[in-house]
Amino acid sequence: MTQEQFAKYSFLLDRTARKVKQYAQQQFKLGEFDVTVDQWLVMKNLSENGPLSQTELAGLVFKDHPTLTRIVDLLSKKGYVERVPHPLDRRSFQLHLTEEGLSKVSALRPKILEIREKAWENLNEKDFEEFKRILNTIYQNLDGQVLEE
Amino acid sequence: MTQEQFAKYSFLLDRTARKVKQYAQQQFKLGEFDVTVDQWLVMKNLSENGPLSQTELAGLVFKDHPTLTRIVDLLSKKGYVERVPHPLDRRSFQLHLTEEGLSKVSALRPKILEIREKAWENLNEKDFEEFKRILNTIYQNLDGQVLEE
DNA sequence: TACAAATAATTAGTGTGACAAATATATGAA
DNA sequence: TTCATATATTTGTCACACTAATTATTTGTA
Repeated sequence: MTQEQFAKYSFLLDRTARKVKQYAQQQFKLGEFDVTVDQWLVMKNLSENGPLSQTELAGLVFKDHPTLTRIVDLLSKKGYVERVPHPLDRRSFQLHLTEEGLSKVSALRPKILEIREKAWENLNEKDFEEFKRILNTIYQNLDGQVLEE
Repeated sequence: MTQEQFAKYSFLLDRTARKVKQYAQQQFKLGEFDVTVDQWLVMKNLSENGPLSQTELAGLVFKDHPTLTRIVDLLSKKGYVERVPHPLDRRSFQLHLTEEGLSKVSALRPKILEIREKAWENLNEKDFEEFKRILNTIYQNLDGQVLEE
């Protein structure tokens, strides 16, 4: 394995990740979902684990704080998410989905699961395991931290 | 394999790709390379395949035209790349590295190859093959086009 | 108690990614 | 030759990523 190869794999990884996101975003647009792929990720996590502070949520979706602030701003403008002052810590908010946000999640979830499926055609169970293992190895090589299942 | 799993893999792919880019960018900054990861990709391709039109270069680095225009703008401001009018087609440019750009590439290439290596520790030859195959399968699933080796 | 250090969130600035539309030029068919 | 169509590049807009700096508040320690 030459060093040149490593650079090629980095390129391939980047290109594929962008393709997956781009495809999903196109389908989101076709379906008039009214949210972006990243906004969806935030709403989905809130629906499953909320209410959460922004710091907690940023950790879950692996986004930095400025990015999350802006995503929450957008979702808040759209009326899907609300910032509620934390009762004990005035620096912090509890984020939760509004009624509208909840019904949005219910409506979109099955459609999005279906969209996500497309990328993984022509791959089998063993491929997924390998893929997950390799991705996690790469992540840990650069992060030094342990990942949960 | 449940649909939920596909969504998780999509997330994992995105997160890992961002980590790889983030790590490289941090090292670029530490080393005061004076270019971003994407700018480097453009310069590297120009040094290996140039001179090229923007359309040709965009295809090689898998970026859309507006993005490439802006990257070339920045590299041009930094004095690493020059737009030379195409002798036969006045719509088009031939891009080439300047003297400064060439020496930049020579200076950075070995350092960057070393940085790129880090992500792939703890993986073996067979892993790379699998990884490449799976990434290409995903790409083709969403693109419908055939990829070259 | 007082005050330095830590934490939660935001703002600002730059770069990149996607998409649509605009501009300039080239090409091919009537 | 002319004109519709295609091609190369740019511009504009919105969203996301990363860094650094800022604001407001809390916590730990002298």
